[in-house]
Amino acid sequence: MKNRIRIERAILNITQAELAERVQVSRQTINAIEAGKYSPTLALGMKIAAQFEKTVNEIFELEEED
Amino acid sequence: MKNRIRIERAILNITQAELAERVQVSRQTINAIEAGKYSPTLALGMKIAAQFEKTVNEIFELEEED
DNA sequence: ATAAAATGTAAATTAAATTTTACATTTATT
DNA sequence: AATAAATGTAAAATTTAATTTACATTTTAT
Repeated sequence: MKNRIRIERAILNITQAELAERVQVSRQTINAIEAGKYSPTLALGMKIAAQFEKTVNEIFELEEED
Repeated sequence: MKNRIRIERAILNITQAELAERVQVSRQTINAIEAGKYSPTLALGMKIAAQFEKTVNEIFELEEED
């Protein structure tokens, strides 16, 4: 699962910790998702996309292994 | 988490079992997600939306409790 | 160059998604 | 009306997401 979280965070100029707080998860969870370590739940993915005022499909992209 | 899976299945005229097979999960998983019992992983949500040739945000909608 | 902030990571635990098996109920077909 | 197909559901087991704590490394600010 590829994603544009790092880029969108840079645009908003917020840290992983700040994003984590906004979507109510731990900083490590944001770090892991941003690094593509696993697929978040759909609810979390939608909340993250909403923070960036983008759709899920604009932020996340499926890969073969998913 | 609300969703339009039932409607989109009707449009495609496919069963829960058929959808399950297409996205490689069990029929019970599709049944539970369609009934809104829990939030699927983002990867699964994206695969389901892709089957209907729609974006995730067109198929799923966040609710307060999510 | 130093200190502070941010990010990366890892192990152990908890919470939640998904599978499997199995059966009951509802809906469609003949 | 009878049969088959589809859907609903439930418990137990497994897998995966997410938390917590803790520390190491990298980046940014002074």
